Amino acid sequence: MATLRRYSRQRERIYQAVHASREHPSAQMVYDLLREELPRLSLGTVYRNLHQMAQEGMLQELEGPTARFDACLAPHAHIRCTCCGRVMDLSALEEPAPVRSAAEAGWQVERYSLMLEGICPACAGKDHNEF
Amino acid sequence: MATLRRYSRQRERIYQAVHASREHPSAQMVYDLLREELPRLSLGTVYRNLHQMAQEGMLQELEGPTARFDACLAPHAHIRCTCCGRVMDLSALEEPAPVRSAAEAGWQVERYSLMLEGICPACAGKDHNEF
DNA sequence: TCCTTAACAGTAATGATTACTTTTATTAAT
DNA sequence: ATTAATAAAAGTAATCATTACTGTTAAGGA
Repeated sequence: MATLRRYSRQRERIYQAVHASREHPSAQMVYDLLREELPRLSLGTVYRNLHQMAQEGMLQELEGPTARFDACLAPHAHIRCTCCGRVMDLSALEEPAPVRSAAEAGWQVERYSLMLEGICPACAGKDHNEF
Repeated sequence: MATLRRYSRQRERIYQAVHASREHPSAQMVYDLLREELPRLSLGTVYRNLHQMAQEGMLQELEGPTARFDACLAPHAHIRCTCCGRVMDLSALEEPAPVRSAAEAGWQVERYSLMLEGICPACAGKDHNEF
């Protein structure tokens, strides 16, 4: 009987790509990063593995128009630039109050995300997009 | 010269539908709610108006796989049931710390959302989905 | 009334994501 | 080593939410 193969080559590299990147990459970004090294990699494989790993708690998945992934599991917030799309980390040491109040109201809180939106210093610098 | 018609009949009813609902409706839900009353309403019109109103600050748009809208502008958090999809409010009186720290780092914070996920009391009761 | 134009309906197109079908490749037992 | 069993992959098709596009409608001012 075949045993679970937890770590296929592709899965391993997909995880490493997210872990190595500070960009909070999307599935497409991971795919693009790995195409050269793994020419036979398929986008579906990237999606499948990212979601599996998110479900297993190895990665966290960030909300937004397109999903982004983060290998850093320590609780922290994120901010996305509405101008260039960049996603950055913000430290968040203490748990927001609503997490506790949801639990007290009988919810089984599985995860939470604090996502900010705004204009990053770089984009604010070049005062407004010139396209 | 024609003046801005800020409040067309459709736009008016779309706003009211969101305002009247406690469901944090999606565009599709608003469309379904209004079809009977406005048989010629188009889904594109619903999307367009919801986004316009969100941009004008009349509504807030919630993150997630499909966008949900909320006419309550007071700062508060949301929790979505991973089982039934229901979205509920959570009060959040104080601003989370990362909002200030992003501003201090030079971001122009436009908005933020605290979104929780978990299993709602009702779903937890009927221990696990029977489909 | 006639002109201008915002907003509309209807539909086509896009983009992210998921599902499906076939192939590959790893493991375990023979 | 060969084979059988199966998890994971590739490749592709389908779905779903959303956006864009192309006329059409209709309200307000001249």
